[in-house]
Amino acid sequence: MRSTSTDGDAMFLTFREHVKKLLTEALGQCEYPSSDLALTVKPGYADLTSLIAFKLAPVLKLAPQEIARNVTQHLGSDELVARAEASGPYVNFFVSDDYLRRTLSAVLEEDQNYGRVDAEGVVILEHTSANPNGPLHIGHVRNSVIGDTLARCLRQAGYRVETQYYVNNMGRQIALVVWGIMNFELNGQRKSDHATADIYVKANADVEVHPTKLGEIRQLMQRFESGDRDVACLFKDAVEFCLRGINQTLKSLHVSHDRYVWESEFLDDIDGIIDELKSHGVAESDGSTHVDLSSFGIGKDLVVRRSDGTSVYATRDIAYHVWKAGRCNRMIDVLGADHKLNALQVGKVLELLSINAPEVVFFEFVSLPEGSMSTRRGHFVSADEVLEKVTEKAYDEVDKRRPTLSEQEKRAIAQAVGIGATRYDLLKVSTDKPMVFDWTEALDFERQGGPFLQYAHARASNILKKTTFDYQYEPELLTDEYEIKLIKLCAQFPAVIEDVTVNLSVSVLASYARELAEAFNQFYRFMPVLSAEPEMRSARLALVTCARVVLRNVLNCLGIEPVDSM
RNA sequence: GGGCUCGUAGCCUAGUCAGGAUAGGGCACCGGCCUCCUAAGCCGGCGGUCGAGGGUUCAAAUCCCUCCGGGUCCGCCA
Repeated sequence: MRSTSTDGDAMFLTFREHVKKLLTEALGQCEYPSSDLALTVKPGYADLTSLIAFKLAPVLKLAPQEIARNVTQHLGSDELVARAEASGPYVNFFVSDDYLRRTLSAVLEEDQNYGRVDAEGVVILEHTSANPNGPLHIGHVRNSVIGDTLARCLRQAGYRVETQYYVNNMGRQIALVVWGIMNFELNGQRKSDHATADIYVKANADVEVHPTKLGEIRQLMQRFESGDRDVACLFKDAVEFCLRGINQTLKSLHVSHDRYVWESEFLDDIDGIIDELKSHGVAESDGSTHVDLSSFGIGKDLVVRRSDGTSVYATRDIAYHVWKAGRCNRMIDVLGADHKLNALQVGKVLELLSINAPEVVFFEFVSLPEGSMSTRRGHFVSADEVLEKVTEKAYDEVDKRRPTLSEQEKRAIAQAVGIGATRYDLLKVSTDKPMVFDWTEALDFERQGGPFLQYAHARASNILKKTTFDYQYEPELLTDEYEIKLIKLCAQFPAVIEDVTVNLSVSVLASYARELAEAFNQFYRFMPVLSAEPEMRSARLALVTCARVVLRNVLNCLGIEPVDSM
């Protein structure tokens, strides 16, 4: 069954375009001025609503109700827009049967590509970028999961995405690790990132008691920047050692980076950038070199080179962004909210260099009930620890519900469910909300969390594996409210993906996933599939197939494994 | 002290950028549903001065101002 659509397969977006066209035509016939169409979605009333009567009322000096009535009388319909009706001041639009039919065929045809919108070009998305001085903690994971999910959505939309991990390999923190490795014994039994943290905590404590040792740290940093090969090797080894462990954790979270970019690679670019800033007349020298950003409302000058001639983090970060900007159409960073000022400064300097500032997604901190986390003091809940406990809990749940499954199957499901629950918990909350990590909450699989979504997918899979669907079906048989609701939600998916990629907000995807799973569970409860009459059975099998495709695509975008059984 | 940000039922949270029809969910609590495709599910109930006070508007959780409370930033650190 091939789609005959010429408008693309994002049915809801196409429907919206049709509404715009019809509404604009109606305005012309009424001889009303063109205006903001003010389209909005308000489920329960209509598939799309225009508030245009409110907008025109003051201009026309007419009651909104009257305007809505007049507009509606002149509104035509087409193959996707079945009808429009005025409800008081609101102009409500309703989708046609053809809309539903085409949604089904679009999903079936597009399959894993369903959700694609016309997004083109290359996106470089930087996320995680944690200092390699210890394991990722639950706060870093919030960054990773947001970044990874955005990357997945951008890819689904049609972008070519390169994810990057910016490795801070030349700071004081890494120098402390290197110094620590030289002075303390590394525990070879521990996972490498945890062993690194042990050393880092010890080094910090030691330096605090013996401040004179700070000179050794400073010396290490200077030798590294001045190009000392032996020291560079020590730094490189220490960073790679820790990164191995971090990478392992990311992998188990279904997070991957296409490229690790080392901070030290940009040392050579710094002179050129500072020269260019001078030629713009904004860099002044009085020992150090600094940029006046007061015209951007930033009171303090940004130092771009120390008076001793060494580079600073900010300048290396600027160089990194200059490099990235030349290689992509969209440059996106996922950063903790504590980086807001830094990011603003980097962005403004880039603008001075005639380069667009990156789009930055900020997220607020994850803290512990007893306060904020600190790698330095060893106060943190590591991602590994969370995953281990959550997976263990998930195993208990599987074991309880599906005692007959093989050990291997139980383990696999527990792994998928544990990670899904963790990722979803971090994604569902708006990024500008601080979170408090709580073990009880993390281990309590909420009713409409990750497992809820996976369960809906598993149920769909379960129906489909009991039969074969031959793609012959009569879509007009699907008229029940639960069926219609499910189809309409399937139709929304590309619009949701577009929303995510435009606004860079992952929580809307999380909400959508929850609604879709809920709609499927309702359908599952009230609409028998396998036991239905042959024609109805085929039609519902088509819908189950569609729902499963969309559920699977949503779960993939969320980085949650769509399991077939749980 | 200044900047940024958050404050929605006992607890957690969507919606706020682009103001509009009964403020969506979840946890907890109460009551139903497994001779029926996996009950990690479905249905119903209880619970809201959208931090407080002003303002703008035909219309404010949403915009503006003040205040209160939490977070965070304000290094020639990274």
